Amino acid sequence: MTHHSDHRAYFFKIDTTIKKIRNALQKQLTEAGFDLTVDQWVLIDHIFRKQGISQNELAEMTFKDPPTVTRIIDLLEKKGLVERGAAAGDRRKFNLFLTSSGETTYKQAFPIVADIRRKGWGSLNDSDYQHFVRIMDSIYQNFT
Amino acid sequence: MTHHSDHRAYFFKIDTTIKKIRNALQKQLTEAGFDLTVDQWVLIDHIFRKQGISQNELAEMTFKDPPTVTRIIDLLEKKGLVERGAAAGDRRKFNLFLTSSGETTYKQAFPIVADIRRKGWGSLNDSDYQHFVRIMDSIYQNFT
DNA sequence: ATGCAATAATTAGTAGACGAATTGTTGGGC
DNA sequence: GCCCAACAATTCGTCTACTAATTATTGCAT
Repeated sequence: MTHHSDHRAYFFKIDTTIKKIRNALQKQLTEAGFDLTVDQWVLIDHIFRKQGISQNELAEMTFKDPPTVTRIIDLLEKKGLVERGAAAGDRRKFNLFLTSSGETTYKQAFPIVADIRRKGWGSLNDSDYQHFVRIMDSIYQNFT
Repeated sequence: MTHHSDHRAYFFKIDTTIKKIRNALQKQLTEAGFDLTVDQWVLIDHIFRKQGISQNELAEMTFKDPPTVTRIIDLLEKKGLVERGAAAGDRRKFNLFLTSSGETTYKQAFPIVADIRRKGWGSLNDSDYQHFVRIMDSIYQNFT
């Protein structure tokens, strides 16, 4: 197997793997009774870790577009999990916070997410992780 | 770095990498004047390789849902790139074919896609590819 | 042969991705 | 002080993902 004949498949493999992880995570969240999508979880996680983050910061950190972040935050606000607070000194911005209901949800959902992560990584080890990071970063950089 | 402290990030890394590849490919296709999305390309590629494939087969092979395939094929049919032919002996099915315009498009777009693939893989080698496949397959299997 | 479960495709509804354009707002240069 | 480029967020339009439900058809079992 030369990589010329076969690495055609790397896009496909990454694509199917991420889908599988997303599906597994979504399924667990839904079965555990959470009304949360994977992407909604990702934003909640970031807001918990950086209280008061702005939407643009959030977009950068999660590699989502600003309009996408707007829509997800809209949904989370409707569900009462996130609040948009006025940003001191800049009326264009919002500072995002979890409501107490949002924090509760975060703390309850976290173990489920952690389990899925552990399950996915399985018995792969540190050396595997280093290969993984090196290869992914390399592909990423090749497009930057 | 123990993997316990850090492999939390693998979902994120896969997610951002696949986004980057998709964006690069989409950009190249668009700049080259093709009215094609990445997913539309993927279906065309499969139909070219297996003329007469059914929509369900296509869904399985690409890991897309049947409704998604229906919609993408609708679009490709409207653009005159794909034809739905009646399947002999089963009126529920369609056999999918590229039109001559579809074949032309395929052959013109292929080099662009191949370039992007090469660019993404860069100077990674066969050994890297083997690690990559092993790790991705392992994660995939851990959810199966 | 009839009935019924499985199958192929579609429709409908919600969510997310992305690009382009828009609305306010801010701050630097003059 | 005023203009204008940059910025934060939003709106709009198109496309894809996934679930659930529906339609039409098929084939197996009795």
